[in-house]
Amino acid sequence: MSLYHLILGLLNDEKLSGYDLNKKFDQAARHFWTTDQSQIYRALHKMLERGWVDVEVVVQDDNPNKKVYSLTRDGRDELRQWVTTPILDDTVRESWLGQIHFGAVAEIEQILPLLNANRDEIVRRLRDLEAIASAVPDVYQYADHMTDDQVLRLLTLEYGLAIHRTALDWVDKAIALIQRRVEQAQKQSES
Amino acid sequence: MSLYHLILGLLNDEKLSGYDLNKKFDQAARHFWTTDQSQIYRALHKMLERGWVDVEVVVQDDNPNKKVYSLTRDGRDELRQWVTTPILDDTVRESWLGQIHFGAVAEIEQILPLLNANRDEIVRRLRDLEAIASAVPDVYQYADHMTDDQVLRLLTLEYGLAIHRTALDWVDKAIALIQRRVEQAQKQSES
DNA sequence: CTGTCCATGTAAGGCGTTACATGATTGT
DNA sequence: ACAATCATGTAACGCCTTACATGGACAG
Repeated sequence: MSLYHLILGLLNDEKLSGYDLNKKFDQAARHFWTTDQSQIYRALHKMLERGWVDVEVVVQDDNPNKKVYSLTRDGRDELRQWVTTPILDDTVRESWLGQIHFGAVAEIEQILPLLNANRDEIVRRLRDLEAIASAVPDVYQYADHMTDDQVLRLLTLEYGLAIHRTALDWVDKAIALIQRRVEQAQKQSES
Repeated sequence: MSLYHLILGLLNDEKLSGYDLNKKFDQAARHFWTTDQSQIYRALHKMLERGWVDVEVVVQDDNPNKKVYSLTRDGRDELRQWVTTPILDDTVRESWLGQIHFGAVAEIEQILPLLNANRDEIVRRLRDLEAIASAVPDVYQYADHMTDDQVLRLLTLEYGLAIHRTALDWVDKAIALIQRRVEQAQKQSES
């Protein structure tokens, strides 16, 4: 299970509550993992059982008390083991591609909204990644002045950037191609 | 649920048994969806209940009898509806990227096997896609001589090709960068 | 005679999503 | 007044994976 290990990864940087972890996933890990509150809470309970984390209740005056989790030695060992074990996962789940693949069951012009919705989503994600990237140095140029940790994290960011730029390029070409076909079909039906 | 609709898509091309569908997914749909036998059988039962498909038992002499499924009118309507409804899915699940992100908890040279395993997987998938692409005309050049169905299916293939070429490019750069760091660290420890 | 192909399924258990529940504090 | 933020969780339901069960035909 990857969620458990990604939580271990985040807890290795700093102690966090379930609530904090949920935000961290949204901020620092959203280019490789998405999850939600209820899943995180249940995962933390199980990780406690397994002895991967410790809890500490922090009493607060202004806000509800919180349970702050930190790694145990076992948790750190488990994390180290996980990051060095290649994951052989060949599952693919891109249903929107399936929609396009079978798109001809509908009228071709009805595929354009689909492609456009997808383009919007790609652009949104790309903008997010570019916002992060604009605040940090270029890993390919300045890696020599960085720690291993910085280099690895920036590389995952570069992956996201490269993939989304390629996806944007593809969707633009696809939209242009389909639009041209729709227009040609209209001209033919007019003449 | 996308699996149901992808099954509808495959059944729209031709009548198939559960066994056949399993093979089809592996052959014709593996660049956008992966699944397995038991899931397909259960999906077909539910799709029968919903009236999206019909069954017909085909008695065979040499082999076990098979149940051949075909689309009903409702099934075709459902499929048509599905392909034109944009799926807003922002879930991301790339645990191998997470491993690299947190890779510095281990020694940097232990990340290389991870990157190499990933490179192998990307190359394997790219070879598969290229094998299919080599047998068909270039969609960007010859779209005018193709049906809508052909164009859409080839576009999904082009997407896979573009993404995997970008991924390969990235992983090669990442391996080169990490390898350089490992070598520099060794030189420093020698001197 | 061992393994693969044909062909159908069930069972168990874990993962993931959505909705619900509570309740104080702070900002508009 | 209303919504958002802080903070923890439970319940229900469905999806997905893995393993198991059956049994004939055919190839090496």
